[in-house]
Amino acid sequence: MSMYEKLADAMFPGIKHTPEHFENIYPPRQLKEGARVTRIAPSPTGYLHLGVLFTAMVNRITAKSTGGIFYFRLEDTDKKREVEGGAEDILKGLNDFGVIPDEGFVAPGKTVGDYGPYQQSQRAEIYQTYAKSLVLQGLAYPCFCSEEDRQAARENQEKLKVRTGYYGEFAVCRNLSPEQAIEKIQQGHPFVVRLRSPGSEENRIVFDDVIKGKIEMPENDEDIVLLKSDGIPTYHFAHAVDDHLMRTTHVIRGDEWISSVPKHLQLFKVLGFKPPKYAHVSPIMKEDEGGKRKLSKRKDPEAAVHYYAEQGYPADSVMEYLMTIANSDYEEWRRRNPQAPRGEFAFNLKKMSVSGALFDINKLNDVSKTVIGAMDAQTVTQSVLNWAREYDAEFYGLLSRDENYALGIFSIDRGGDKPRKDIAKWSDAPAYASYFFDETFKIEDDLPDNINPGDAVQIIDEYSKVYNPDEDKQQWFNTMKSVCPKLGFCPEVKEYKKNPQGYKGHVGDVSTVIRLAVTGRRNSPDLCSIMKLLGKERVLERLKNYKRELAK
RNA sequence: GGCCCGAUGGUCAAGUGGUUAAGACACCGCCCUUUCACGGCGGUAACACGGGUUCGAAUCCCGUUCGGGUCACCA
Repeated sequence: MSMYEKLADAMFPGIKHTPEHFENIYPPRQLKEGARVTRIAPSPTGYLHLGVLFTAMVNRITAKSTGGIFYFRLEDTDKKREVEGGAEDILKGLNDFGVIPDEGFVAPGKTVGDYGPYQQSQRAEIYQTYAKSLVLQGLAYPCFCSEEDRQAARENQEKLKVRTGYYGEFAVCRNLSPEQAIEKIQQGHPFVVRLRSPGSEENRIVFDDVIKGKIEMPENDEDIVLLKSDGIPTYHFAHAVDDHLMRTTHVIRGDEWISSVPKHLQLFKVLGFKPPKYAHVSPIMKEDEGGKRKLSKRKDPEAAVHYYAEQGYPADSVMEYLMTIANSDYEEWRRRNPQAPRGEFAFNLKKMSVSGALFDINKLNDVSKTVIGAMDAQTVTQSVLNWAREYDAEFYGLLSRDENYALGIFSIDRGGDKPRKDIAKWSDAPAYASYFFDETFKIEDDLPDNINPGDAVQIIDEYSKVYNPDEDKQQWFNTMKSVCPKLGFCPEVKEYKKNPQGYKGHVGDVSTVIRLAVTGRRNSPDLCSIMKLLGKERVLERLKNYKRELAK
């Protein structure tokens, strides 16, 4: 038995398999030519972040548009940072936005696929098997340095003004003989497993990032940690082993990983794996005191996807917005194909932006208004109801009192070819609909300057006499016009404009007074519909009350 | 500080040696219109700076500045 074999046995007493065993269990996928296998691999350290949703969406559409597989893997190797229920939150979040994996964890409590386990904490044996094979080849070794040792080395390197890190002459444990190492292990010293890096800083490596293009960097020469002292892998090692065994073709991830690509490529090489294609996605940024920075979980409420649910942005709106960030020609395509499912868009990784986009709430609002504008009244009503039940108890109480009435509110001016676009999110609804409920109705606007209170009182008096709630829209408007002449207002706007001196105002001013009395605002959707919905009693009551107020 | 990436209107962005430098959001004006919204038309507004290369540079090269990322037994 060679010394390396003895060392490997001492380091991994429980490992019986060889890498071939796992190669056989997880054979290459039988997919058609060009099909891409992608994944989202979050760690359960908190709620779903907008950036993770974005990356997941890009991964999914990349896989789906090529007839490939998009899977979900849980990177739960850091128990210190792990958050209770974090994995379920992330999965639920992805599901809410329709970014549903084909494989791995597809929903809370549901796993599918033949390449599992899809949870790194359950793959210890696999990682250790590969680590062991590296030790056997002399490509990895145990390191017994304590935190203090490394801290001291670091300070020394800083004093020497050389690069910090565990490499070359500073990689002290790399020079331990197998005998020495075995002895330490037998004495019970804890150790990590490090790569014996075959690289040199002198060498340059070049790789072609699908999004960023050609990138050139120094080769990795650090003896990076493969397995932590608890036998659990670091991100780097787990990435290499998992993405190989799960047969990932395209690793699409945040661009904070770019600087570790030399480590990853080296790992794939020493392990004898074919490396995947890399695509590094720029982060979504946030304006901050004139500069920009990555959207931050801590500082920015809009970083957490539950923010959008609370605000009442439809999931579809968020996805549409994210698509416009992902591929800028998406908007044009969407305008030409208003009904088409997103998956039909010819998404292209190469068209993604190289630098990070600033999160633009204006744009989200605009996109969302269009999304909501295309919904029918039932959908809007149900969505508002669902939102309010969760986030606005008072409004929910009013709205749910009579669901037909609620449907009436959101039916006004909806469904035609000129959709209203004044709601960007469900939380806009309470203010939008406030005057439909006596509890929240109030006079919000003043009379326009060109109408004096005396005239307004007369308008109300005259209109109250002829008001008929059964009239259709055309009749209603004719009635409105009919009160104009005797009050000195012009029934036709065009005529008024020809001779503004001849009148106190036009029919628009007359209806503004009625509108103010009935809705409390100078602006509203179709008044005739509003009055019908409110009903005769309430309209007359409001006319009377407003008149009394004007008299003051 | 080392290494890497980037820089076109307020924002997102087309653009790859010759363009009147697209388009979208936001903003402003006009039209349509009983108000608003919708829609239509128009407008303000940009190639970070300095050197090259070239007949010609937003585009290629170098430098500067500024921004971002990364340098863990975190991912």
